[in-house]
Amino acid sequence: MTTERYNPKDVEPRWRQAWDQQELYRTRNDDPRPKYYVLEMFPYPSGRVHMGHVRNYTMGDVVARYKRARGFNVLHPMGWDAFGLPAENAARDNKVNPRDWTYANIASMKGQLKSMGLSLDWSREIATCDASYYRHQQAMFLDFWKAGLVERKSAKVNWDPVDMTVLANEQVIDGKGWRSGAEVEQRDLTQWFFKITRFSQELLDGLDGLERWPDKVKLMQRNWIGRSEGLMLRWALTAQSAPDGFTELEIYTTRPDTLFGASFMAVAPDHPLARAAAASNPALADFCEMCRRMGTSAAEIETAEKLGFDTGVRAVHPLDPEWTLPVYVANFILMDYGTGAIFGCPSGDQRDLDFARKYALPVIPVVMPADADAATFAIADTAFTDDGVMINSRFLDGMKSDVAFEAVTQRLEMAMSGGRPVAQRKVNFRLRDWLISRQRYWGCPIPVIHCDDCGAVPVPRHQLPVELPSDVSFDRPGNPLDHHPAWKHCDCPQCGKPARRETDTMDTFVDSSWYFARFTDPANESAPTTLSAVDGPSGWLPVHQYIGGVEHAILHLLYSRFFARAMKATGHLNTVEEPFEGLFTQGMVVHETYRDVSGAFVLPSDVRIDVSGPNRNAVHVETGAAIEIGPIEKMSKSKKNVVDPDEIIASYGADTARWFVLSDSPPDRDVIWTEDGVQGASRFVQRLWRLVNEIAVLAGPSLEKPAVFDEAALGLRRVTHKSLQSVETDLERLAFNRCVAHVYTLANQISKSIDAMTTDQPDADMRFALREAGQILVQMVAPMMPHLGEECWRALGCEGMVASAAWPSTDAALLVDDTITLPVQVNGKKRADVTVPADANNATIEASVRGLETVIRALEGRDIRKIIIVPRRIVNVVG
RNA sequence: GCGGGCGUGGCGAAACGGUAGACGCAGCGGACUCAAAAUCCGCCGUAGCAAUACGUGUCGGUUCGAGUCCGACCGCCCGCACCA
Repeated sequence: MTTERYNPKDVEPRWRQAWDQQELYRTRNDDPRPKYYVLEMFPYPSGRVHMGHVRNYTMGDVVARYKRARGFNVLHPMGWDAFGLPAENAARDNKVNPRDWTYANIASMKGQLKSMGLSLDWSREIATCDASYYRHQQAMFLDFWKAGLVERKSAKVNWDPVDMTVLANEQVIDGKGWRSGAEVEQRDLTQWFFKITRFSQELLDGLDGLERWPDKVKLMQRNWIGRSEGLMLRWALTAQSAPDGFTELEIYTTRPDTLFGASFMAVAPDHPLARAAAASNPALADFCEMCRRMGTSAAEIETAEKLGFDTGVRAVHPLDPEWTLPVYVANFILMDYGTGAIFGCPSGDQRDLDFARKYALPVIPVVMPADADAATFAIADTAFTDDGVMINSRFLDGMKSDVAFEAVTQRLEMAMSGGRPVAQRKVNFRLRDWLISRQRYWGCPIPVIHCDDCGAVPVPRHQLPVELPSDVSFDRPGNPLDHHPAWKHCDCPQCGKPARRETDTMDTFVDSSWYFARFTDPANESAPTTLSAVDGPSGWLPVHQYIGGVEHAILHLLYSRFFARAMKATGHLNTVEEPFEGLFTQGMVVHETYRDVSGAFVLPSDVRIDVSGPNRNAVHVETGAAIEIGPIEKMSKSKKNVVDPDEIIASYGADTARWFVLSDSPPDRDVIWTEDGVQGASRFVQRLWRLVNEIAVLAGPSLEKPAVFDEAALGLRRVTHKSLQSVETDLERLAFNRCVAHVYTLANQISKSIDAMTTDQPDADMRFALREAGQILVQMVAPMMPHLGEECWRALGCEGMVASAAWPSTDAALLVDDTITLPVQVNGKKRADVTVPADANNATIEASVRGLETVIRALEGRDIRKIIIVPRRIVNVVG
């Protein structure tokens, strides 16, 4: 029998058209079946789909197709995270309009995604740069503002004085703007913030309920939120040393137990006390200015020396009025954590110790390990930061750290000064409010008008959206909105006087913080969400399975959790606070790197690998020049180790690409793209096609289930149903690599069963078993390789399309064998096998084990002390 | 520095505390072919003719039994990073 080669170029477009014609993936909100919402993180429309997208969207598509087969009403939408800087860069560099550039990219990427055969509901497509989307974002901004969740306040930011824009930390290299090369300044600017810190505790507590999130991501968010319990503590300043208007200094500490080890106070360069002291002290003012200029890059902060300057101000120890300590300005104190001021305990904090050694301040050990000797315990170069036993601490001596914490805290809470307690317990968070202002053009305009009389005024609802002007030029540095007079100047909505629009746009992370909610009813023109569709009994949220890269572990995933709470508070969600019930973070696609003799990177498509035995040698396809094979790294344009999905789909078909990215590597780990691997995947596509056609001929049309099956047919049926069950389990766990293995196992078994047949016209029981195996094999494959699935489904003569077929059910009777073979261990080492009926009791098993020749030999004459039988697993003879 | 994860054949990997290496890739041998490709069959942790012994980074522990649990160490990866 000959079967034509499977040709994905013909087959794949045909089935995509058939799915489209039947609107198979169009989701209705009023469908009565149980809902399942699967979502992959939407892409930035950079212009080209890359292999990371292929892997991400294939995984989501497998889940969507599987859940559809299991009878769910599945929502699987796609959209575009379409605002952002690359569009502005392209506009400036290529003289194109950011909008035109973005929509052209969307069009080409949409075509690429469609060629992958994803079961997406394109009727719900949204682009965040579309006014039909961001008008609702502007409305929600105003709602958040009204609800007290928005604040305009001064913040310290990286300012590039040449490009005249704020820079993100990672865009500051060696203290200079990455593009202009200008020295970056720390500037206080008035900016818009979302008050995410309002929900610090809730965002922390909510993590406990996220059972289907990776622990790693939850941990990263916990650390980011950074809760700490401590004490706000007021220190009096001596009257003769304090600047005018200052009588005390309030600090935050998590270690009040170490208070008797204090040897100095330190405040941030921008602390009000530092500014006041600097006013009459030019040298101090210079020092503070120098601190402000300090680099903001991670490397600089890490290596920066601890520097301080004695203000001359003296503070009084709260537990000893006779004890005064110097107040320094220090470069390592952060103004925006705690109160921007600390007490330094050198023996218990490494930074304080470094500082004390530099400025010859006392180092008093106050905590020592429980087994140390108080008489000899001393601090050298390393502070003792653990809990332990108190020493040199008066009434605390001998207490453990936590007991001392309570003792000091209670005493200080009782102590009064100026009619108020000296100390108060305080929970502090590391989390900062979310700065959303960007001095960029290609973003969602902040819907605010500034009036000299009325201040910041919301744009009236009926004037929304505040649309971006399209006639902008990027000839001048800075924000084009800022020098677009017709757009910028307007009248105050309150008093009618001439006023100015806010020219900052929103951080693009705002756009992606609620798109998953918009997908539930993207056509609603009057409101961001439709309450009957967005969540609650008849709604979609939370997203049941969210899939994306781990790089968003904090940013996007934390912002979205904030947004859900803020949307609930402003009536845009009914009940949901956690937007993503299940989260899966997939690994990257990595590839070997290639360099020519000059060290320049070379594309994989320009390299040919010659294999001789264990050696692999690479040469340039055209020139034949030697190529050096480098380390395997994340696919990136700069290293040129990229493989274009379009080329793979053109030469092998989408199914091969999909099958490959699901195979071998666990989905949360990196997958190595290799030409061999792709060819292996492609070979399996062809093999499956041949196998299915063979089955179709041998099995014939479907027939009634025979009453009895011979051993061969029964064996095939057992493997079929066991494979099906394994695939179900592993699909639920998103263990796609294991699903692939189960598919191979079943395909191998079918081939073996066919090889073992003695006739081309098998009996009814084998025909039934073959057809059953073939159909189940195709249904197992179809979520992963949907085009091939359809073609095979038709080759088997099945009704309709496999994409709309119900998932087959397993026959429980076939999942257990009649007889089982148990390994027999003697003292933990495997010595034999024993085959017994599946329902054999322990006595029967013991009896057969005792008689085994190999067991007796392995015992070497010892008596059997006991026999451990783990049901259906193993027998261990202890002798 | 703090926090977390991971170390299994030539490679990607499997393995409710229960037969280590399923499944795939590469490789080797064979069949078919004038030949090649494709396909099919077989082998494929190490040593050994074999029986067998040894093998999951290292060292210890718990257990009838450890890749899996506990402790220490070595190595790699990731996240945060002057957070008081």
